[in-house]
Amino acid sequence: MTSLAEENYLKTIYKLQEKNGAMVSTSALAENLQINAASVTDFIKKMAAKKLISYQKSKGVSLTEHGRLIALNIIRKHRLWEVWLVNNLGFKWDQVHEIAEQLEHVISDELIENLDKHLGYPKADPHGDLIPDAKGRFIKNTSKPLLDCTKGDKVKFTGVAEHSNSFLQYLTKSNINLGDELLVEAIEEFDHSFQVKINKKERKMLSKDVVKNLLVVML
Amino acid sequence: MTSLAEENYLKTIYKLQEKNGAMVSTSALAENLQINAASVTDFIKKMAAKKLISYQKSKGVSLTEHGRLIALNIIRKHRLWEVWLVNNLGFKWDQVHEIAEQLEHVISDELIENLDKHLGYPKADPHGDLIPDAKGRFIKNTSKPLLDCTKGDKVKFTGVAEHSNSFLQYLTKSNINLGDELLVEAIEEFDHSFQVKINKKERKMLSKDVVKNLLVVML
DNA sequence: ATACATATTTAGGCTCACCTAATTTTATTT
DNA sequence: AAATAAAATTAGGTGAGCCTAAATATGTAT
Repeated sequence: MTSLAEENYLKTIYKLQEKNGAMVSTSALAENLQINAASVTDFIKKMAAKKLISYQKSKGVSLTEHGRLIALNIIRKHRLWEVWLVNNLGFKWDQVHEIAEQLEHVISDELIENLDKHLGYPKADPHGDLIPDAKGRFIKNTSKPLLDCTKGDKVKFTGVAEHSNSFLQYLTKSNINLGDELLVEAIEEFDHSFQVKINKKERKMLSKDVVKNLLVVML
Repeated sequence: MTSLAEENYLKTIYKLQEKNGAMVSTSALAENLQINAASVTDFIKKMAAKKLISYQKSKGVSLTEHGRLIALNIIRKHRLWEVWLVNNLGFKWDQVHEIAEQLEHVISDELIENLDKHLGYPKADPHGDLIPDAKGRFIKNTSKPLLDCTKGDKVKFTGVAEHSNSFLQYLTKSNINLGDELLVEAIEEFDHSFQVKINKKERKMLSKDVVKNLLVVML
């Protein structure tokens, strides 16, 4: 019913809408999909005709409810596969994205339900991103950037706001892992760097660029 | 490098070559791929130009060594995924083919190696079909159709020569499963039906059509 | 060997998802 | 408000992988 290309457009529109608000521009889509803007204009017209998105000429696109549900289903599949790759196949969190990008397009509701069950109905993927249920619903998310914390706060590291391999690998080699307890011991006013104690043991300095991309929940 | 269409052609040519000998006709390919014969002629010319197959005009095609290795790699992936679907996800042997047809095209050598390891390096898929290793090599296969056995033979049921859902479901509802021990108690000369004892317990009559499609090894 | 049937190929055409180049629209600067 | 820059669209075109209809080659029966 929905082609590979359509699925990728829907997923990308969803992500850009999450990040930047309601309307997604042709150029943002072109940039993110690595496709020429003229091709994007062409394609979104067809998707609008299929009621997957609504399109206002020269203004941009947004998902219809129908399109949003398809996008969420792809995201659900992507994240479930990532859990499997890390928990069952021994991959690291910086190695799973590309493989999940392929697996997410496999079509079988039964497969996904069985996979979900097999994994124990996980609530989040290996990067802490929440996994929507089969109807596209998320559990409530109470996390916020570590940057928004203040001195003395004790928190749990639950996710990342930046998914680049370089950031993930920085965390891994700094021995900072999902689930770790972080205690904010000091904040340097000048550069917003944080001194944190990790799991009541190691003490580390984290730059502003790092703390703004660490998502945490209060303990 | 190799497209989805090319992978499907290679896989189909491999299977037809296994079944019917060296040369595969345009019409056999068209029939099996559910594609018009004219389209097949077109496509095999391009594949021949890429040295995936050798093509003799109006005579048919056969795999080159290069094409054979790609075909075997796809078959390897297909069968490993089938093992996973049955052993880990709870699918039945008649439910996995279509899903594996999609999963077999996912590209990641590391994924397949990790999957193979995760499954414990299985030698056969849920239908008893042997799984080639990463270099396209099979272990030696000593199985033969039950039809070729004689009265008094004691054998193990190790695979099927016919993969249709109706046959698989017939076996399931007759409670005949891979690994079962079969003892040939009698063979009816008139219709070649077999009377067998299954796992030293149940006694069953099996028609010629059934016994020719049950693959067994001598015990 | 000829006629007929079947298999295969050739020729021309289509859709999907992309492209470049040119044009038009929108936003920004002066 | 006019000039300029940036973004979006239109127009025309491409390759992959399919199609139908017509032509040709191969195999079979008489």
